[in-house]
Amino acid sequence: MARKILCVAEKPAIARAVATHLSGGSFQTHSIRGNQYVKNYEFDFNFGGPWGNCSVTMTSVIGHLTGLDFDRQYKGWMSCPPGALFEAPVQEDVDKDKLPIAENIQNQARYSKALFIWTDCDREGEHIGSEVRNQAKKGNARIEVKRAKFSNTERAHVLQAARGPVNLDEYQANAVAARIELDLRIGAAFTRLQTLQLQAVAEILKEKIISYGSCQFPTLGFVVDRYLRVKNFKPETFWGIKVMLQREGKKVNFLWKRVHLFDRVAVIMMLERCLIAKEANVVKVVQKPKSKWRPLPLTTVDLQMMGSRFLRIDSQTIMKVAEALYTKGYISYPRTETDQFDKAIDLKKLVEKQFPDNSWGQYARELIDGKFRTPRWGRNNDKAHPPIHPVAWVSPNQLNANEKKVYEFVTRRFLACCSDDAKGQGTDIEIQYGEEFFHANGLIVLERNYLDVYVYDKWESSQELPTFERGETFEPTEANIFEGKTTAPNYLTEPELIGLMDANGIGTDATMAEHIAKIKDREYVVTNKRGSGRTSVEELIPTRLGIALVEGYDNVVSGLPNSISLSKPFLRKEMELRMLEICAGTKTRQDVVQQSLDMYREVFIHTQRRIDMLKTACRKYLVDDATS
DNA sequence: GCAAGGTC
Repeated sequence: MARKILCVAEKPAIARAVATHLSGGSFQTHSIRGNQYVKNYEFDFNFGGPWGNCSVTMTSVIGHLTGLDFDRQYKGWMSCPPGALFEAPVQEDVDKDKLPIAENIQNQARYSKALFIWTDCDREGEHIGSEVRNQAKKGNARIEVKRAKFSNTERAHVLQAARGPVNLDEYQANAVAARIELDLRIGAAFTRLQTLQLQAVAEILKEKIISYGSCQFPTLGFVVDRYLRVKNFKPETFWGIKVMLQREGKKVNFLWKRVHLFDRVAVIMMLERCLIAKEANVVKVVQKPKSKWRPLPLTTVDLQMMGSRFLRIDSQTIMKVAEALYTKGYISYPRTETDQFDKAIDLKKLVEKQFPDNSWGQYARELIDGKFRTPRWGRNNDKAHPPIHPVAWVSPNQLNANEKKVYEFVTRRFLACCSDDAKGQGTDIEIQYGEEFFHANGLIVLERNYLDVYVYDKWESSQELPTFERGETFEPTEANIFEGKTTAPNYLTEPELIGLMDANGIGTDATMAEHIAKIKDREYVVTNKRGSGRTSVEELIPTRLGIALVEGYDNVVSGLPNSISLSKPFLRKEMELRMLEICAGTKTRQDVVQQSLDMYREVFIHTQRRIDMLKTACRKYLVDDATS
């Protein structure tokens, strides 16, 4: 009887894909009791080396199996003071709806010699792997545990992963365990404290949950921050000099090197010196090739930002649609931070798959006929997933409207990455007029290249400039002073917010959209449509409650040394750094949990002590001011 | 009734 190996993936789609490759396409499918998504696939596979030919059961979980929660006696909101949640005992249990999946793993482990873990190759995947191991050991304490390391479900790569298993990375699993405990304790403690304290302040807060989370609050902070900058903005008048020349029937506007100044008298004096000089002198005529770079390989954050901007689909919807396209096998895994294509991926083969398309098939053909270029190399690599790209062609009539848009975007972006930069000829002319310098720039687009397929970028030829020669002089047709006013920044848009979250390490590519949805749901922010028609954008504006919370917390810590407001991303960033230390093996999980809890406990104590600051802010915006 | 992170 062949040895049996149990394989467990992070999600059903991966279990199926891996089973397909390992079995060569012939496997038996069995449903499990109690869950309609998880299946067991059975087949034989030769793992080579010490394992040899084995009978395999390939199955999956559906994300995390377990959740952490407080012991029963701490679950009631009145059961203890909120601060006690920093120490209250916690317990890890299999989620109720995951029990059949855990049981399936226990049962299958009973007859297996070894467990191969096929979770995603990232930090959370390592933790999910440890959850799977715990269940398997319950069924069979002596089962040997290995981990398959793979970052895409391309056939050769999967076979390689199966034949070269490694060990689970306990450090990474521990880092996630620390994160889970911290998020729970800190989130629950602050949420209970502020909800219980603030509900009584205003009528409209009576039934509300006023949640705190280490991600949702900094997200709110960004929105409020921008709102205050808009609100406190004072326009300033500026002045500048513009110079115009008519030559060869063309009007050339020269821009001032100083752009503009805030001192009118000074600008007038400068202009007068120009006028006295009468003649302007051409000091520079440069013709040089210009190029507009093709985009970088597509990451999740970029997909969400571009999606909001060009497809007019909000980031949460984008991710749902991308997930569906992935599950159906049309695009690669849509959650990735990587903007580098691994050298091992056969990009040309992927381009060829797009030949049948009516809109960009011809373009794909031209790439293969000689225009193909190796994509640019970005700076990020999560070592888990490749950039988002199409893996198979799909006819548009197989897709719904949103799927069509997202698939088209992913594909055009991919083809653009494999194209040459756009090329053009630029002309820079600089003149000296009196003591001031001015310049005019011209552009002729010579080769559009990637722009032909990547319709989201614009690069247009400017009006052609007349001929100038270095050293020549001319008398400008006009030289005037102009006046302008600085304008207020706009409210934050969703793509801008995602950019800020990304830059500050708030949330993951998969959860950023959820945090934004959460602060809308909690009524900390609302969205408003700016402009109309095709150019309209959704902007985020904090509610009175949102402003009150940020102002309240800023007041709670103001004047205190080393205390950073909860509305700022700093504390979360700190936590992230400590997780990295666990991964590196320089700190233990217990150290990090204790250290981080101490840090947040200090803020918590200040908040309790100065709770009136929070209450006052809420009263100010929700009671006194509520009618204005 | 609390969080954030997986995924359906």
